[in-house]
Amino acid sequence: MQSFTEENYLKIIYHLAENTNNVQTNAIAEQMQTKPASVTDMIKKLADKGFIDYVKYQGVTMTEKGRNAAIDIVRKHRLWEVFLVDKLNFKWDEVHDVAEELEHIKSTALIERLDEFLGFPKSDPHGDPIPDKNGRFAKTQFTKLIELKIGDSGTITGVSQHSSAFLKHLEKLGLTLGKQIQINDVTDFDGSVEIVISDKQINISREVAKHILISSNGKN
Amino acid sequence: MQSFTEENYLKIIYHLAENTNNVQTNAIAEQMQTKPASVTDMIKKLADKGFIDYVKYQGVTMTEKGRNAAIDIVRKHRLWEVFLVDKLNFKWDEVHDVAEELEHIKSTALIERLDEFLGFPKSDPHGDPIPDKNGRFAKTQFTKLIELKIGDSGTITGVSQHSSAFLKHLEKLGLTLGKQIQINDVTDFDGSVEIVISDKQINISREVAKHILISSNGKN
DNA sequence: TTAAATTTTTAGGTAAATCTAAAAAAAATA
DNA sequence: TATTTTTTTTAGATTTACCTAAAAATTTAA
Repeated sequence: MQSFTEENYLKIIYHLAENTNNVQTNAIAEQMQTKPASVTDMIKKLADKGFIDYVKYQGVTMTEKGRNAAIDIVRKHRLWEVFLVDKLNFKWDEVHDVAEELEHIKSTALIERLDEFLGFPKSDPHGDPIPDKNGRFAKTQFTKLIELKIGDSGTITGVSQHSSAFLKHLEKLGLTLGKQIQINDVTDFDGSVEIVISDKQINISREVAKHILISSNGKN
Repeated sequence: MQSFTEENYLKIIYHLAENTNNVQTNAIAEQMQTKPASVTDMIKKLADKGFIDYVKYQGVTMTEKGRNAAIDIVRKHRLWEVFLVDKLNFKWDEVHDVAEELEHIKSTALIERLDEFLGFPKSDPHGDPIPDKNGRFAKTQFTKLIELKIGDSGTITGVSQHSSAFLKHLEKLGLTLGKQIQINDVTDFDGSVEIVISDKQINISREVAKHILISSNGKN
């Protein structure tokens, strides 16, 4: 890998490919905050270099080489997030932008020693798994809170939105990783969910519930 | 500040300005490993932005703004070096290149928290002073080992060469920061210096002696 | 103090990553 | 299936940081 830009494209394509087979030009453009025309240029280049397969008008898919490169960037990003939270006392809503920069530092030794320094963490401050140095990581089985039924309970183990606004909101509601929750009721009117957390009953909007990931430990 | 390149130019001009009044185009080109014509382009840009004063054919000098920007980069570089050595067990000869990348990460919060995490160190692994967050640092009074006279003694407190080859060589000779040395003899033939260190007598070349910095604690 | 050498700048060009506007292909819809 | 809409690509520019070659200014030396 070389440029920051190429790395950012790869990472974004990798994440988009988690949900769809063929990643579309427009989707990439939106994530990269750039124009589709620019994306076409770049995906041609990444295809030339063997990171993705590209068929005109059909979108792109990752090659093995591309996937490995992307996982390596994701690994760096998440390790740096752990560093920022565990060692420098950043809040979980403050780490994303800095990690976006740190993930591009090119030094295998640095990342391996950082991993060791942090005690080989398995997940980052948002619950996302950290690939090991061979790119392997557990495919975690999450359920979206919104998909749970009344009476279901579980543990908050991740979030699918990393914006500062969202994370600060969760923090205020006490919805942090590791907390136990139970579904009390689902409101027909607005789809909001009533949950029990730390012996209190609170109501969370459908929008919030969509982005909280639960590892279920008991179904109704 | 914006681009890595601009930051690198500023840092190099800052260091060159420590030894001369007017920093010359060719000197910058050599340090930046680029061509004088490219330097002319860049110094015009940096002058436009107010970081340096530039008079055609007369070289450049730093403005207050430029100096502050450069010191900020130097601070980051040296703090990261301390991190790498103190926390990640890098050797002092392994840190330079990685710190060259890390110094460009833009986050004031990051650097302040890193500084605190490291215990507000005053100098980096090569003995260079670390500016505080206001850009202030002690102007250390070093003497080059080569300038000492027979019988003089002192403590190794810095090096003026950061190449891995040089630092590894020092390490092998036991010439590390904090060590006490005394000048036993200076060889007329090749200018090499015989010193006593850790009760052993060793001979170091003139070239090596030039780049070792001593804080004298006893003159002859 | 003129000539030679060195340093620096200008002029014109390249590659990377972007853009806008317009054309082409694919998908959705009537 | 023909038409409209959406998606994607092409064509042609722009900006940043470079480059080479040649011209201009400065410095050194005869």
